[in-house]
Amino acid sequence: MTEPSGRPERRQRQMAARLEQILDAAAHLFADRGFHRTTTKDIAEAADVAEGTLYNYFETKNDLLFAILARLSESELPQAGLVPGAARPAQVSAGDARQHFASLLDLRREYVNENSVMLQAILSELLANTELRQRYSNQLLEPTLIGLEKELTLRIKLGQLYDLDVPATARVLTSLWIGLFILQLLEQPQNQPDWERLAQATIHIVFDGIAPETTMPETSGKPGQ
Amino acid sequence: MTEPSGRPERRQRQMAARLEQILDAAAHLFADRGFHRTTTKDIAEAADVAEGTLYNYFETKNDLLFAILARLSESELPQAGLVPGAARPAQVSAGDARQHFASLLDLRREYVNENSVMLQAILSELLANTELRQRYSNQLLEPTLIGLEKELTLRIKLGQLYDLDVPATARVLTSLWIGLFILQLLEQPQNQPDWERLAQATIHIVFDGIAPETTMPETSGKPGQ
Amino acid sequence: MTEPSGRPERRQRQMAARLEQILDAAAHLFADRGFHRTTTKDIAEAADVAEGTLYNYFETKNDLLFAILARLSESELPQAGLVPGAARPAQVSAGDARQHFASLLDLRREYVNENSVMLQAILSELLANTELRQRYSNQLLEPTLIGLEKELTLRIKLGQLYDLDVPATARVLTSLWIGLFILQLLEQPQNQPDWERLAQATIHIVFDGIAPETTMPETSGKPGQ
Amino acid sequence: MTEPSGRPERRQRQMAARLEQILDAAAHLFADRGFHRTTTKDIAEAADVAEGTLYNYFETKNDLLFAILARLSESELPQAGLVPGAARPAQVSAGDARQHFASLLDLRREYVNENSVMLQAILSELLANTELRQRYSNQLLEPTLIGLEKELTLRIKLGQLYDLDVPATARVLTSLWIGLFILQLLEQPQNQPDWERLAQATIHIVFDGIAPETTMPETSGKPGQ
DNA sequence: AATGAATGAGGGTTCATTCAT
DNA sequence: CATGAATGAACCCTCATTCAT
Repeated sequence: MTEPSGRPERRQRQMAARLEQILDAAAHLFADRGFHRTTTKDIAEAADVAEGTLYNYFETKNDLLFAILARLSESELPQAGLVPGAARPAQVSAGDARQHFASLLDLRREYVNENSVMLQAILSELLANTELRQRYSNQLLEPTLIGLEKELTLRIKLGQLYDLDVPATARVLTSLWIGLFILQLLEQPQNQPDWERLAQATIHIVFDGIAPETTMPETSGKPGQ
Repeated sequence: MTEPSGRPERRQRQMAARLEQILDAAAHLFADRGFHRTTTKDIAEAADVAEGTLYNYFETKNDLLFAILARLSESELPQAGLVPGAARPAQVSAGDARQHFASLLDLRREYVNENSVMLQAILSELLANTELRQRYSNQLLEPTLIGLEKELTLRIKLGQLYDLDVPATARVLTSLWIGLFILQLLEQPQNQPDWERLAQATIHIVFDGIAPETTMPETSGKPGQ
Repeated sequence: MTEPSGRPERRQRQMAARLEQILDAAAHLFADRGFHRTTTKDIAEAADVAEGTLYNYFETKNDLLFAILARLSESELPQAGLVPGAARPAQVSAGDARQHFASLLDLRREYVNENSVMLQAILSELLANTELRQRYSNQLLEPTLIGLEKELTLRIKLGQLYDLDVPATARVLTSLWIGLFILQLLEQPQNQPDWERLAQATIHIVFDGIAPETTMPETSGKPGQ
Repeated sequence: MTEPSGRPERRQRQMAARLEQILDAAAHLFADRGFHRTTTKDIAEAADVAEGTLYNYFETKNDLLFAILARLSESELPQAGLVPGAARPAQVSAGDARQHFASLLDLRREYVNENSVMLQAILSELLANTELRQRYSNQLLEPTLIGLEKELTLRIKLGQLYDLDVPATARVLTSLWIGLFILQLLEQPQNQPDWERLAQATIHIVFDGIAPETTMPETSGKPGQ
């Protein structure tokens, strides 16, 4: 009864903000202790609302998880395209392939950094929850895979890449993304090489492989560690 | 003359079998619906024992999870060595590197296949459970990483590999394993290329990279699939 | 401007009432069948609330017991002082000692009557539960003992009592209280003399002893403390 | 099948010993942590037998408690008579009353000391368990009360005691015993006066009362029952 | 008679959800 | 729409008792 019920905009903005608040709080808690160990009470407290309020925004605790996942799907990467370069094929050049891949790696890295909380929250549950997996995992994977496949196809056509098995390669590369992300979560931070070195090693592998081009004489410089 | 020191053989065997029974049942259920959605009642029913019986074998439900992880750690791969070839350096030759890597991939694949239920059961919880992660994740990762690092170092010395950043590379390769495993869990089976193609693509990437060797004129032959 | 700082009065009153409800129900059940034979379900039913509601008021079933004990400690007797007469020493006279003791006995009797349910509930657990005993038994005993000691000291100074061993006597008298209470709990009601007779006999013993004074002159040394 | 089944005596002795073992273990544990907090497993371990063995000796855990109580009833005091002096009335003399009471107090003290573990174990349960109370409490109280009543009656006849209300007085005195016992259990040991002082104070109260005989010559009518 | 693993009913407690305010 | 106490199903675990060995 503060307002004479007019000004619905403010309300709407308030509610939108509140929703963000809740999603953020939930994502952080989920990432920190997992979905099941997080109680609605925890979430309410972290979001500074009453427990009942959660249920004005989400039907169930599960829906909260779905909303987090949905938000991830809407997030930068998929839209912007996993492969921004693809939009500007003109610029593509031989030298670019490597550089492009590098910047792509950083792009992903950025995305992951920004969303790591959400990703971690979701990933665990995706692995554990068959139903969730069936319903949603492709929403996360498909854009990446399809984008990557397109990109690969294009560059193959341009002669920048071997004529490789596109679907398989896309998956191998995606596995690399995923694996790098998970490894960073799993390994004790003090044991991890910093990201720069990982990125270098990744690029080196993906482009040069790990073995001297034996097959051929290979003079190529070796990237010392 | 303290005691005959051993309880009846039969009993012991029965109990060992029962323990397997329980671990298997639990692992399957954990993999299927996740740790938290699996109740002790579920496990007992699946293992065909009374609920109380579980607690003759494990102190808590959590310990059951730990036991699964422990069993994974004792499982083939780490012991046999991640890198069987390392034991026979004599045989190592240039051509071997690639072949060796391939068989190593298959070895891992086998390991993963045999333990996929357990791995899946654990992995989700590792991501969600900080405590579990701190206590145990290294038990799974370290052997792999260390073995791989040794292997890489050796082969570098033999001139089979570039002089690459060993720790970083070991992690990138491990990320690949992990990523491939997870991707297979996440993607709908019908969308997945079969394993053979994935393995090929992986080897191709790791050894040849995806770009023609060149860094230079696009001329190089493409290793078509 | 932090908060209006108070939740609706009504709510608060309701909750306070509910808390009483629960405490009373629990005390009765504890007294009737003992702490351990009373289930939280029993308590909830007797208090006409859901089982979960108990846990909005008490962290554990044990805390319920502690709360009962705490309430006993806050109850009339200790505060009002075990020895109301002590406040009015002026009135104290020789004849008063006996009369005072009698009214004191009745006072205690009243207290015990009003709290017998709680006392019984607690006492059994005090005997059985070392931890509870260490934490709380003195809260019940000390006030009684100290009050009694003060009273005795005072009256000795006034020449109303022998120069007796104050701490020991205080304990003997307190033992009498306790013993009378317990005996009434233990003995079949139909076998018990009514309270009036017990009180009379008590007073008689405490003041006159059971033997005619006879035997000897008072020469018998008084056991100073 | 060691023995040809002859020599049942040894067996019997063994079993009797085992039974003692179990009763002792149980009583100690009950006294230490209470009946309900003691598990059959605890008892078995303490008695150094298997859990199942308990059930060859007692039908239920409750029966174990009953057996402890039964053993208490058979114990010295009741048999020897609460009032050994009563058997030798010849010796009774005026001076003896006091002395006799003193030795009686010590007798009880001894009894309590020897059985305190059992008594504590039982008492708590007697207070908590209505059924147990109804079935057995009189087994403990009655002998004491009846013996005491007889004693009092006798000594009254002998003119050693006032013509007091025998049943009431018997109960008051018994309350004293009980109270002293319980107080010693409840109060922190370091706060307790030693037993000698308590005994002195008790005798003093019971015989001389706490007030100087002031009030008067013995003319005061004796409060007959 | 002794053993100790198996049993499963029942316990205390948690927590997603509801609903009166 | 916000609140937070109330709810009760469901959980993990305990433990007295049974029974095959």
